[in-house]
Amino acid sequence: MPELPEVETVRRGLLGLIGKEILAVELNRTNLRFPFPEDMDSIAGRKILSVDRRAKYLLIRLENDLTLLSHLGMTGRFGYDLEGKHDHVIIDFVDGSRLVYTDPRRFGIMDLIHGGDDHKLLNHLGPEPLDSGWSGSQLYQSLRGRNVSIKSALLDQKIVVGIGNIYASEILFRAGVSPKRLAKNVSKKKAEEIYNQTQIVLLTAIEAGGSTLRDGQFKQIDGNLGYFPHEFAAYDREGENCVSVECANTIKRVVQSGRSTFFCSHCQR
DNA sequence: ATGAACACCTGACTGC
DNA sequence: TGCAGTCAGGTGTTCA
Ligand SMILES: [Zn+2]
Repeated sequence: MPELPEVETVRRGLLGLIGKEILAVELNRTNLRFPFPEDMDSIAGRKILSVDRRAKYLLIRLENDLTLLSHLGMTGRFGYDLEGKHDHVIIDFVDGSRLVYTDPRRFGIMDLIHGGDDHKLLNHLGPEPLDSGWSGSQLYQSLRGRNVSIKSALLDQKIVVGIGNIYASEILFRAGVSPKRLAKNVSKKKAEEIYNQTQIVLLTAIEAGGSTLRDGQFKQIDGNLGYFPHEFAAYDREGENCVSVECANTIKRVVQSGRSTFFCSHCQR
């Protein structure tokens, strides 16, 4: 679930841990999606200096050039309280507080980076959608010649990072572009509109604290929910009325590359 | 090189 | 109640 707005929301929550010194780390199993690093214990004795985000990855900066890299997968979350059998990592702080990583499906990742940001998983990522370096014309260039649907292209983290299955549907609805349109057939003008709506959707979702779906899996660090689902125009609205006042259609669901896409065939061309 | 399918794993929900 | 089938925020790997 965690797409850019959710990960960014978690990042902002983790900023409250800056200055805390790690006492110990408890691993309740040997791996998540990949094995934990052998030297995970080496985070003990270090203070948290800052918390950054790259794509859907969290980068927890520790003293002496060590970075704790974390990806939440589909169901990963950080919290202060023990939740139960899916608590896989517990970080205890010297001040007596703790941080718990819970992840039922275990698609998450935790690893250490020594020195800079040189990590296999970070090295081939595309541009950040909210950075000034990205633009509608750059998106247009990335889409040229691509024989995939625009929906699949927005999910491709080499084209742009951070957009996942929820926000891809929301962005395309607001941009008025059919998710089935081939990327190579998106006009310059429409690419600009997709860029504009990407900014609006992601920033609005961050302000809302992300999206907590009906299963309630995603929570902010402090346990609060993410309220962006109130703004959903397309995602998970199959059969419901299109939000456009001039439109009598209902939202349809199709499967693209194995993933659900929600859209209005009248409003999106 | 590109794009689709598969794999990883648990839990919630639906229909019989 | 139980059981089989479907679906879920992601992404590295495999296959055509
Ligand atoms: Zn419509």
